[in-house]
Amino acid sequence: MGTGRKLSTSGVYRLALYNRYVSNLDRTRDNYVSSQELAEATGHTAAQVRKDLTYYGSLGEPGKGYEIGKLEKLLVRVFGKEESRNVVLVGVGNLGLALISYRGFPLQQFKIIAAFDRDVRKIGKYVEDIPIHDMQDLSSIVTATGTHIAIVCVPAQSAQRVIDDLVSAGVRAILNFAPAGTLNVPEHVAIQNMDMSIELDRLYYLLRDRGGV
Amino acid sequence: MGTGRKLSTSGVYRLALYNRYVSNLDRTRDNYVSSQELAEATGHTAAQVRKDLTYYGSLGEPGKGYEIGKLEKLLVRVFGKEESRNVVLVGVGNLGLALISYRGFPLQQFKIIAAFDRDVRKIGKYVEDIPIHDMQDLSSIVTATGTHIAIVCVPAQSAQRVIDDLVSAGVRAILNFAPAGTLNVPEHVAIQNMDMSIELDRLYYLLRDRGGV
DNA sequence: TGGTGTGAACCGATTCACAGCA
DNA sequence: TGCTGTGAATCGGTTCACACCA
Repeated sequence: MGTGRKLSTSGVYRLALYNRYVSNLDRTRDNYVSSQELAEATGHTAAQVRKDLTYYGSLGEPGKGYEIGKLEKLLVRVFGKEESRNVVLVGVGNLGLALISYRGFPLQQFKIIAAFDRDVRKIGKYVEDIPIHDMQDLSSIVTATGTHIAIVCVPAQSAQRVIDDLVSAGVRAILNFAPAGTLNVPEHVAIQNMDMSIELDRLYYLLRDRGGV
Repeated sequence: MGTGRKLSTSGVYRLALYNRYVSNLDRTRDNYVSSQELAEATGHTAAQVRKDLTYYGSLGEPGKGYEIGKLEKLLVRVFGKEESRNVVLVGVGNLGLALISYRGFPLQQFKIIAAFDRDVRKIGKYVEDIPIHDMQDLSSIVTATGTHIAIVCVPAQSAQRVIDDLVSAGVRAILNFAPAGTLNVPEHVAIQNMDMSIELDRLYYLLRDRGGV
């Protein structure tokens, strides 16, 4: 899959953005999108969009643009929307609860199939049809369901332990919400931190940098 | 402040990471940290750490490293921990509620001082001592409290409107949780998206890229 | 004419390698 | 000896500019 070249991190990010834009497109309109339109919609340049899209071979038509149907097909191939993508969530606190009922997921075709917690008062309960299991059962459930993606929203001090458990259970991609500095994962596991404190720090820095508080 | 040069986005990010590491450091230990130690703790290289730290003048001591006290002081200067940094939050749904009670904030010295929603059943209530106001009062409260940072967790379709309101109320930094493609803000306003769907897409991409689902 | 695909030029960030100081 | 500070080299991503095609 792909042309052999490697797509950069930011390239994947932009592709995901194009993906969202294209799938929200009004299908009663013209059948083509131009790199120009995609660029404006996602805040990049037209040249950038074209470069990104040619990583997967050239499907644009000179003078017309990209046929929406084809483009959608390409992006589905890249991001695999066709099958359902199972996710487990660890840590059913306030944040975990909020994520389980987050509107964004169903639309984007990810599916939280199970949640885990250590708190015996939560274990056995259901949240929006999602069962809360004992951490003990993590490995067996992950294996049985063939899940490879996990969302972690436990306190910082438990994060590394939970992540180790996930990794040994076979999870290979982790979306981490614990504000825990750097977490160790083996080479073959991908981790992405969603760290609000750090992002606020960055924003605050920009605020000052751009003139006064 | 600073040496005149401009620090890159990723530079600010790393600095925020050093900041967290240093402030969690056990103070009963040695009084110095080396670039090596900071590098290992945050997942970068020693040379990178040194480059970053010299953006703000050289305070390292050859043969010893960086004196922790001085380093802390520098980072406080950069990220302004000393004063309290007010934040308003818009959209008191599940996610908004979770963020209000999120453990990370108090530790990091950010303070949510007010929340806003359109739902009349929520307006007037309190969550963890934070009052929920009518959106109508956004501008006056933001102005009165001198707030410059906002967290947005409303549905995607309301996001642009809310952001416009925030901007005209005087907010200049926005942490956005709405999965809303590209949002328009004027030049002088900083925005940072926290988009779980997009991040999951990226992770899923990596998963496939690194060999099979 | 309008819009793609792409090599070449550019630019900025990271890494290297080493001089210099405690 | 150990570790910083930093110019120089390198690397990779973005932008430019234009040939080419519908």
